[in-house]
Amino acid sequence: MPLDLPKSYEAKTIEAEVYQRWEQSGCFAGGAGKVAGKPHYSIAIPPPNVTGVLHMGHALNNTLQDTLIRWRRMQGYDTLWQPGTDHAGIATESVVVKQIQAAGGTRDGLGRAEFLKRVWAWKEESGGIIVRQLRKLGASCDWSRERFTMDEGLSRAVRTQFKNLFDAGLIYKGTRMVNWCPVQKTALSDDEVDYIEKNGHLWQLRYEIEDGSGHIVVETTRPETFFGDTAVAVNPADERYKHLIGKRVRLPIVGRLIPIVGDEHADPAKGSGAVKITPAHDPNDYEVGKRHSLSLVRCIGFDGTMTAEAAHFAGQERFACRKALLKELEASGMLLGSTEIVHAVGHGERSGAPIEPMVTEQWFVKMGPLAERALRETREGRVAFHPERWAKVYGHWLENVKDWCISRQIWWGHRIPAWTCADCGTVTVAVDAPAACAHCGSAKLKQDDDVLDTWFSSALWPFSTLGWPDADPALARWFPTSTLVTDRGIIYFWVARMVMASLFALDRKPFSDVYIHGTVLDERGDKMSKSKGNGIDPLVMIEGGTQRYLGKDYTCPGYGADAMRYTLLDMTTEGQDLKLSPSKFETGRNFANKVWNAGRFLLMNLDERRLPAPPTAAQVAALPLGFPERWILDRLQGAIADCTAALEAFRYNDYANGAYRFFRDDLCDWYVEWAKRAFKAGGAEAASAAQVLAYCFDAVLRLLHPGMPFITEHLWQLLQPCVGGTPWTPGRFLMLSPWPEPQACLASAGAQARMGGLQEVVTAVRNVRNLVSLADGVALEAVVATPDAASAAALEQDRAFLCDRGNLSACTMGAGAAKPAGSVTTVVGALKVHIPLNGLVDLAKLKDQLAKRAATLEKSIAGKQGRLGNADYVARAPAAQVAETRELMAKEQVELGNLKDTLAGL
RNA sequence: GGGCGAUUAGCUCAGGGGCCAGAGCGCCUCCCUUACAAGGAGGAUGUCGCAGGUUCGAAUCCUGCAUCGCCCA
Repeated sequence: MPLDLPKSYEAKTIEAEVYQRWEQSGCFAGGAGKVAGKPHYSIAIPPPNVTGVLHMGHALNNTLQDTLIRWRRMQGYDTLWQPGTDHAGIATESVVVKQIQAAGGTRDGLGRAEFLKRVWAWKEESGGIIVRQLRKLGASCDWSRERFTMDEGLSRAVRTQFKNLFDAGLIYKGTRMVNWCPVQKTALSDDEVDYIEKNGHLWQLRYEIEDGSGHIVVETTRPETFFGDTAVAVNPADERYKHLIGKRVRLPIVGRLIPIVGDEHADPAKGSGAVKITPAHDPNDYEVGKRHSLSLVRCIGFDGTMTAEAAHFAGQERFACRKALLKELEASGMLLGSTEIVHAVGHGERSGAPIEPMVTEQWFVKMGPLAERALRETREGRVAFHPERWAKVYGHWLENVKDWCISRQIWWGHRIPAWTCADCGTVTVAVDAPAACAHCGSAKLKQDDDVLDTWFSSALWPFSTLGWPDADPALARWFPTSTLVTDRGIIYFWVARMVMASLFALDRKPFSDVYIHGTVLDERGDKMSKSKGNGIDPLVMIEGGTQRYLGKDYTCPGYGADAMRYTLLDMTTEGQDLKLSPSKFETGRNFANKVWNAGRFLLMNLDERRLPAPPTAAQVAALPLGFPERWILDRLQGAIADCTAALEAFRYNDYANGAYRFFRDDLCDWYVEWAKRAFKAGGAEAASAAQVLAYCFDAVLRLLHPGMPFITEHLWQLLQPCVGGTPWTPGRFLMLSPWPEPQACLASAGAQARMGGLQEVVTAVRNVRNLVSLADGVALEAVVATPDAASAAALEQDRAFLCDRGNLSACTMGAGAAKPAGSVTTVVGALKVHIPLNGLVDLAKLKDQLAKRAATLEKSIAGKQGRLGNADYVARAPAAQVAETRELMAKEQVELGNLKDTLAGL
């Protein structure tokens, strides 16, 4: 019942129904709407954490993906948008640990099996909220294929990749210095550590030389580690200390003797030039220690408290120990002083706790050979980044990457598929639990306690979700995926590792294009985050509600998903960050409402003039069309070309703007207004306008659909009865309808210039009407003086259009037509437009405008004259350029002449 | 310390050698005209961060500087 459409767009009542119809009709299924012979186009969703809730970053990321996949689906590609979630090892484990603690229990108290049961129970109950929230956005994922990184299939993929890497010598177990998080009590990879600038001190400690010949001063930011010192290093070239190499110093408090060694690591220019060496707690010292065969003394334990090595400080928390220790050293004269410094301190990115470098036994991936192949993928153009510059960031990381620590000392995750034999002590790596040791046949096997870094499984996502390692038909059909859409923050964590994993597992890249979008910022330019309270909740924008934003409560009535999506697309420019505020979403709300109301008008009129079938391009072209019809159809061809080119180039704002400009500026403001006249007149003209509008409306709904899926689908369904169909016919969806292509038969050469000229005259008339404070409804008369008879005759053709759009009761035109008495004159290029106003007039404003225009033109003409008077310009600039300048200048001179005449006559 | 990005209208941003530098929001004037006041019509608004350079020609390319932001060490 189109005639009953509400006056304002009410997204809430429409979106849920539309989504349900799509889902029930299988519109999201891989390959829906595909055209035989078209290639595949697939996207693997960046799997959100199963613990997560939708934030604006997700909204942006998924809007961009949905726009691409909907567009390609309409183009007939064999599409798949593969959804799913990530088990987020550390984050999920800590959520459940906290719950257990709140209930008075502990993780270890429960034991591994029971703990994992609890995590699964939590996941089933409250995990994956985000996947339901994505539907509210309109995400057209194939939900029947939803995957979770801990699914059996994906877990087998993880074990298979592990075993294959192990067999290839690319995974090894070793004792190394790693980043240890004392809060989460696990090792972290280098990428999970954030270095934060902190104010600190460089403390000067005095170590007595064993033979009583004096002392040496060492400087350190971490005095509490001295309990673990096993040497003092000086630069072998440092004249001050050369003679001390080989002697020993006595550590304060503990009294242990340690050697002075010569090592390049000691920088003579830095501080005293002597450094204490703590191989168990500093990565550089660890290297020094290896060079000099120093022993490892662990003075800080895995929980961040001091060990028995720390004498009477044992059991103290490391930073508490520092404080107490400094006092004691000062009292004993061992602390000479300190200088204030700013230094970068590593913190666990999730826990926020200062990292403790620790030497532990861990599993590593040998990155060198994998990284080299991944680098070739971008260098040789098989994987392209958009914007391109991110390829450099990716390359730089791969060139410098160190071996990847993949073992984590937590329970939630993929348990490392390695079993140690109690009898022969060797390790058996296998995809499935082995019954016997591969080396001695013993059945006394114990699986490694550690689990794998979550990113190890994420790295397999583009193919593990498609069934790898099995020969799944989905893998053959949709792999490699086409486009990966993500944030720059995980180029290392995820993008690079996917490329490495995919090349190793399948010998093929995981995707062809990587689109890196901007980061969502608040209106002050700060990154949105939960802790800062500056996040804008996408669901509040969509469905309405009240939220806290920048310290104030903000209420949104709910603009709908299309409005939010449109705003995000409009603001997405070449990877620039998006500075958002709640009011920004009004842009989309306003446009969605405009689309709605234009639809309402068109549906009312088309309903009265029903067509037996949707008009084809050829049918429309064959109609007896007037100039405005030819023009709007020509503009449509341009909009189709622009939108398509924009999407091909990942230029989302150009896509959004292209569709917007055609819809609002061309269709609504000019053609629909003109067509009202035809509808009033009825007859053949109305019938023709109805067909043109039905055609344009259908096409523009298609153009808008990838960005604004709900409203366009809903209106398109309502349009169907007007073109010989019924709404919601099974299998008939805008979503699965073809993306428009420019039609040569609807192009109209010169249409733009002709209409442009008319629009200028109409605007000039409206301007005069406005200047004299007449309402738009007051009809005027106009006499247009043209430079010659030919242009008068040309203009004559468009008299009806000028009169209608300019609200002119009469309009005459002639070469040099005389100015009627009592009229004012305005200038439109080569034309003078005389408008009789019989004294109503205060012309000061018009005079100002014309004078200003004249001044602008004079400046512009002077510039061109200067250029044309320059022999170098005429000789060296392209001939077409010079000719164009001459032409433009001539035009400007004609207009300026008109303006001068007119001003003189006022 | 190194790398990258940004700096254009009051605000948010397009424009990446050649028309008189654009859009949305905001602002001013008029209009509740039978699609839409979440709207329509009209209008005003710019040292294109600064300084050099290349070029017939620079907001646009190069160099340096400043400020802000992100990443790496």
